[in-house]
Amino acid sequence: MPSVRSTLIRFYDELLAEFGQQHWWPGDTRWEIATGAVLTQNTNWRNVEKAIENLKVDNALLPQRTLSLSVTDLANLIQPSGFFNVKAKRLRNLATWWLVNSELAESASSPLKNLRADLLSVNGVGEETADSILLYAFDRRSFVVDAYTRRFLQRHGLIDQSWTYQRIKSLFEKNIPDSLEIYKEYHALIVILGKTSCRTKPACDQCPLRWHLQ
DNA sequence: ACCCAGGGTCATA
DNA sequence: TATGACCATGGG
Repeated sequence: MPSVRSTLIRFYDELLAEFGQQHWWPGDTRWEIATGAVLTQNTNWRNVEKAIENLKVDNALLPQRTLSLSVTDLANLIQPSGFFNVKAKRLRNLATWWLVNSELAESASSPLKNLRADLLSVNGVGEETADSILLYAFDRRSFVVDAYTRRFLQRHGLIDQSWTYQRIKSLFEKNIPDSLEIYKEYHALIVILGKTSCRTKPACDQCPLRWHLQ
């Protein structure tokens, strides 16, 4: 029986061969990436793109501007992303954190553990959002676990529903190479796989990694 | 008409 | 700790 480690690495290789490099996260600045991480909470990325475009057109894609806008104005701009009232507040909270902590977060000497705990203290930033920001905005090796990741591992019998976020995160971090590139690509590839509809319906035996099988 | 999407918080038991 | 309600849009 192959080890979990070799299995996770094989999955990575197969995903990469199937979909190619994703070069995540889409976004030109750290703040744009962080904003996207909040806006995409339980939301289709297409809707997030519309909201981000609105922010860009209004020159509002900056933490300072996020704070200078009223919550209702901000909510109007991000309206297409859904949950706009709560997300407007969450973006404010994150922007407040950002102005104080983002420089520290950029410096490689600040401990990841502290940074993560710090981000998690922001209301509206949960584990996945925090890890997405750490990994893709600040280039920290903090593996991101999302609903697709759970489904993926469950479908291959590596975990069950009882596994916590932290446990799944650790499973990856203990078993894949200590490579920022691989952390970024692995999560991106899992999401792309999750979003990919089956090309071979209804037969479905050509699915990448048997994703769409039962 | 229904279901889901790159979650998170809060109230309740 | 564990469930459930709630947040809300747009595409399938």
